[in-house]
Amino acid sequence: MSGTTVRVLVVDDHPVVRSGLVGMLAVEPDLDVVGEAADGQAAVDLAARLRPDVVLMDLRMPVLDGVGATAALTAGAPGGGPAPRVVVLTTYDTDADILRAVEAGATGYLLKDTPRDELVRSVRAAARGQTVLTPTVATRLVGSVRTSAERLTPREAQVLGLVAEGLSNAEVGRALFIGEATVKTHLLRSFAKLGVDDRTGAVTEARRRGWLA
Amino acid sequence: MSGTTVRVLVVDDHPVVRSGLVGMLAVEPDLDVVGEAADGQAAVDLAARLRPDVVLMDLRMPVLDGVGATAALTAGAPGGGPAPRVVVLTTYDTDADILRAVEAGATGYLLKDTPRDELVRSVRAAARGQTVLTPTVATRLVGSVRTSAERLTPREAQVLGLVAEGLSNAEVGRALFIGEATVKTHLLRSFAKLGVDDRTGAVTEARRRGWLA
DNA sequence: CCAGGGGTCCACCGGACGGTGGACCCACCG
DNA sequence: CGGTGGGTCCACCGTCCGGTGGACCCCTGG
Repeated sequence: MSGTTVRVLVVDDHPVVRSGLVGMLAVEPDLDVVGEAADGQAAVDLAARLRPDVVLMDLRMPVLDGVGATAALTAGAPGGGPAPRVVVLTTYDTDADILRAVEAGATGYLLKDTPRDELVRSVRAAARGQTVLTPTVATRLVGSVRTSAERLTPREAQVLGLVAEGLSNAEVGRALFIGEATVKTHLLRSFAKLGVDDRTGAVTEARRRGWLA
Repeated sequence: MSGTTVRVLVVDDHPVVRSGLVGMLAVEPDLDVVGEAADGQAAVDLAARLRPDVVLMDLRMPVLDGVGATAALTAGAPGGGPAPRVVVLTTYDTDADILRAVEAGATGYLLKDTPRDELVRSVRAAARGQTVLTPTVATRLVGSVRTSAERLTPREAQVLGLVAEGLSNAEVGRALFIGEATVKTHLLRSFAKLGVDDRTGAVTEARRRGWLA
């Protein structure tokens, strides 16, 4: 990082949120907002030019979402040089968002209801390479690690996804070129992993955990 | 309203969003942000004291949500006087949110991805009593009016809600003190109204339309 | 090598669900 | 007053789903 000031890039598709973040950070003398982007692709392009120390990134964005952009940024800058620290800043705290962001290489995960001073402190901490997590997120993260063996297999997720669309077992079978009995087996295994005992409960629970589109 | 300046109250539980809105509006000479609130109850209390012309209101908030606060505000100030115009400003654009907000008396409905200048114009228009709707919202609104005959009855919504929780027909029947056969009838009528033919599809479709919690 | 585990696949029952038909009550209206 | 319509309720079938048991394949490690 350049001297003692932290170079920050703000990425969010909502103008209101960008304005709020810039306003909150700009008054801090040691924080310097060097740019803004409205989608993930623009963020990656801008980061390559501006070389920020910290990227504040929303997850739900058009063109390229926050997870993809985070992965691209933490993979390393194309011209060499240090990769920026990515702090995810989102409204939601579902398991899937957290896991996907952390897997993509995010240094921090904050919710948008974070108060101003905590946000500022988090940006400074992230610049030093420290991991920053809101308590809610930390709890969910350890919870998901604890039950990590309970993830759905690709096939199970695929079947459950079609069931969520309202397809019957026979229809799912025809769609995937497998027998109806097989569809039922995948669903049963999904039920066990989700802790429910019927298809409707499975869909709502999977949706709650963010395992479904 | 007092002279030519518009008095605005900003209501959102996210500090970032409040900061962004204040920053966007404060630079306009004819707009005066007279206060901020972090939940619906605080908004109602503050509005009674500050007498704003326009209230920019989020929907998802603790204590008292945006719909309740909107209803309280548009019902009229306790000391008499004109009720403020409420402009709902939210992330989501589901039918239920729109309908509930409009029914509660909202003058406008904007999404948080609204660009800055459109937001400013909307606040001025709302102060004059004009209705402001984003195109997406307007489309959904006429769509929901068009299919207004297709709304679920209270009992049907109640049954479908329990089914969404994963309850079986028999369990729903016991919970509501009705026979299992009756539960099925309510579900079948729901299926017809939603254009689906099984419980899982009904739950996802109802959720998509915002007819479910 | 083969033993073990995870993932995917399938056949067979009992109970639950989707569908039809009809009853009752109440509000509205000619 | 009787008729009409909507909302809620229920009984009876045929079908589909939830549950058990077991097969196969691939990969990994002893």
